[in-house]
Amino acid sequence: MASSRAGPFDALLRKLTVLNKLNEEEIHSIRSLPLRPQHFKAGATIISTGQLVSECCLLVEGYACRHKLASDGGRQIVSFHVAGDILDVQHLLFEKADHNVQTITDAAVVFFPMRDLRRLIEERPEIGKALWRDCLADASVLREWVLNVGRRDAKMRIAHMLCEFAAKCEAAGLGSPAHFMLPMTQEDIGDATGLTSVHVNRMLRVLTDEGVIARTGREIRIADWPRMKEVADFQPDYLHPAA
Amino acid sequence: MASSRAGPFDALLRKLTVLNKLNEEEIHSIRSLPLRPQHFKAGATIISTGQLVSECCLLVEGYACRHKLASDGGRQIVSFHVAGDILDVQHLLFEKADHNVQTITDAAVVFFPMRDLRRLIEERPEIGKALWRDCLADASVLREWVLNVGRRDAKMRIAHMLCEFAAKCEAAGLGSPAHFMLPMTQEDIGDATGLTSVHVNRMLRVLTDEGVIARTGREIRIADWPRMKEVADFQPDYLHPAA
DNA sequence: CGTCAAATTGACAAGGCTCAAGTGCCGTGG
DNA sequence: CCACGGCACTTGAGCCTTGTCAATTTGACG
Repeated sequence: MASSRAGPFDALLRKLTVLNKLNEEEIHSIRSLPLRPQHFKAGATIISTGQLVSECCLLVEGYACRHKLASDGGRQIVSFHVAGDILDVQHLLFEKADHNVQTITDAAVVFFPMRDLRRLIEERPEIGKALWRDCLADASVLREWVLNVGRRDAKMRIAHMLCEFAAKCEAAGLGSPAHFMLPMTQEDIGDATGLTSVHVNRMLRVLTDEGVIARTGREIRIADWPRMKEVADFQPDYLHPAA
Repeated sequence: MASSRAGPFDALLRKLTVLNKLNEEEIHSIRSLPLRPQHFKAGATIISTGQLVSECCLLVEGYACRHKLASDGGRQIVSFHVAGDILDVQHLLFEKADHNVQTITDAAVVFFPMRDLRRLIEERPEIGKALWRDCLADASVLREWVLNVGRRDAKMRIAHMLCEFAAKCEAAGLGSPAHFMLPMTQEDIGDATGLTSVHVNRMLRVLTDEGVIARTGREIRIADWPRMKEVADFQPDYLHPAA
């Protein structure tokens, strides 16, 4: 990585440069974006459906998720996010938010004007390409998410969600796949998997009793990774590395 | 539209130009792409998971879907496609397919080298922008799909799927929202909504008995559109017009 | 007219939901 | 330092939506 001074863009740049070779100049131009840092409490809504968005939001610390609400108030989480994730690339090209973005823990984000990002992309197409790839990886994860919710039973769904989250945390340097922190409640897990929190609890118990995972509070240890992969039907190819 | 001669790119261009103003030159450069037409029988697989893809595939006539398979063989359809849809933009930036693309009816497609498309995008950023927007709209539809499968009951799911498909057909000029052709089997509908074909049948019967829809063979008439929207919890904002 | 895939219907089983009660943990205030 | 309150977690009992299995009908097509 270029300049060694720690900054809000470090995690993002680490991710973008995994698959896209960005040169010093490109990296520097990203680091030079004017930004506005902001803190959010756990459970705060950063972006809500219908909102007009003119700033781009990058998660610097903490955890967040995107979700949509059904008419009966049911919440469906469609993705989890960790430090380094851009929370709303889609607003580069769409004015209006079509879903909500909410923090899971206390979180630090930086906003920068979408206008500046658009200009940057025009001047440096490689950056656009890196971001586009990020969007495509996002869509790939969404497709797997549909499969998970639509075609797997409760135990598999939860196991799969845990595997994916473990992989995401590891890629972001937030833990090893064998041992990481789950920031979300069992209610959140239910909203992500299309189950109730009660049933999530029962399935976590089953996974624990079977010795596939071990839990202490919200710390998760995947005790038997090969069996976990099998229980979860987890084939990480869909997580195109840059995701 | 520029040249009035009917061609394989007409439907795509109609879609892309809804929100992106492409000039004559840009439109011409798309029309000039070297292409290889091909026909597929109903149920044929066009792209399968793991395959290395070097050509871009545009659906010219007929219907198709994308799907993923679970370890137990269960199939989850993640999107339906009509004439004018590009079936694999993601391979612009990813080599390997992470899902399957299959025809639903007999279909006509054209392939053109991904290399040419990449060059075109570099030369004419507006085209890249239009395609990027298309990807983002795709992701938005996927998020709604997750919500549909994860948080709505069987009747709503099916009603929602029908509304979305009606909107897609109308946008592609393939019918009015009140009256259109369903190309897929009830098994396909089940695979798209995370239900069994048996239960899809039951729910279609309920919707019919309630007078919300009317069916003759695979023709669907939405008899009571306001009620249908309500039953389906259908708010079409997520279908960003260019989709 | 025969064949085959899709649609339809019924009976029964089961996975997951609802409702309800109780437990544990942690931050706050006295 | 302890008591309290709130939220998340845990567990049980019974119900309901959806799945499974199986038989039958319909429709398209050769």
